[in-house]
Amino acid sequence: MSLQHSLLVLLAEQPSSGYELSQKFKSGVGYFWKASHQQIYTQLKKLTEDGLIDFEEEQQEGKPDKKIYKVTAQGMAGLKTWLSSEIKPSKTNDALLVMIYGGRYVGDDVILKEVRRHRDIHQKGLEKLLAIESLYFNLDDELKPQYRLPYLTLKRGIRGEQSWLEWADEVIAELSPQ
Amino acid sequence: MSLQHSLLVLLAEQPSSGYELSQKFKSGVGYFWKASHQQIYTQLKKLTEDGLIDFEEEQQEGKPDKKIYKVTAQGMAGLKTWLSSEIKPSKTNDALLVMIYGGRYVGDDVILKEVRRHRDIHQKGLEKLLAIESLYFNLDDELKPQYRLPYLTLKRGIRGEQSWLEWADEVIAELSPQ
DNA sequence: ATCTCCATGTAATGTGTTACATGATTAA
DNA sequence: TTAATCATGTAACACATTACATGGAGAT
Repeated sequence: MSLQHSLLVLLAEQPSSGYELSQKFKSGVGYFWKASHQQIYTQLKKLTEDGLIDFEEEQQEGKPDKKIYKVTAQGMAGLKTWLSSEIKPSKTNDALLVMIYGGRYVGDDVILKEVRRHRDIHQKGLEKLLAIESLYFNLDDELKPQYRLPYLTLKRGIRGEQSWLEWADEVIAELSPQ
Repeated sequence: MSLQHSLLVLLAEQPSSGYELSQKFKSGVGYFWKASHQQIYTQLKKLTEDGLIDFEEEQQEGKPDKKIYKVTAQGMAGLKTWLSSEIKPSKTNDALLVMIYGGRYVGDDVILKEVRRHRDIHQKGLEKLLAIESLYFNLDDELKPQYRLPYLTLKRGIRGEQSWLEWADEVIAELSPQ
């Protein structure tokens, strides 16, 4: 149930609407936690019912009203409890690896094509992360300490993608006809 | 729904019982696809209903009977179709990174402790994978081609864990008091 | 006695995905 | 006029987790 904790972390940083949160899940935390807007809205409802967050409505012209959610004292206490708890290592369910593992039932070319397609996606992912990293590097030295921890998570993403790409290149070399 | 495909791949390799499959998910494919025995039994039931697999009962002495499942012609066709299809890149939902990202609300020591705990788990994971790799290296050269594709998936696991550990060491260095 | 391994499953609950639904604004 | 962005949600379905349930064999 870490989607709730992800939401609490984001809202503790900055009160936001559901829509804004769903945008943040496409960047920032989104590099290690994915959530659709449907999930976000239902979890915001639950968190509100449980008193961990509350909201104020903000009128807007020409656009639907926003509900700006923020973490309550109770929510902050809950977040701190979670931050001090043991969490289960994440499990990886990677269908591409299942495909490669069972690749003997089709030609190498079929697997190769799909690995290449994924390679492109990961390459683009890496580029995005590196762009964010350079923003961090260009930050004033006074501001850097604030982003120290998020930067460590960004580094995980970068290293992860680099490692993935190195592996993919090996696979591509192995499966390519001579 | 790649659990079904994982099961088909494993059963295409070797007809097995639900219990045996659940053991395989603790090693082999288990390094990139996790499934509990409850999931496995329900999916085996569904796959049987859909005619993609069937089973024969094997009597055993002193132990409950085994249902040995095997892939049908229809199942094999379905597997090949899947192997030739585009699959969505896997999403990572990593609660430890959420924790680090939001770590400013607790002390560095709290986060450090949890990172160290995970480091140990990943270290052990890597050792297991390296042990399997050395089995592969010691294989007769005639047998190696058979394990070519599974070996590529093993390599992903090894590289992934190595990259994870390198990152964890950086995090530990960053969070450790001087 | 207690625990782990073998071997199978159901039931309840929790989480995630896909599809459906609405409606205004702005840019191509 | 088509698509994208802003903004919110519900409903149906698929998938995963936890708890419950049984029962013998063998080891400590």
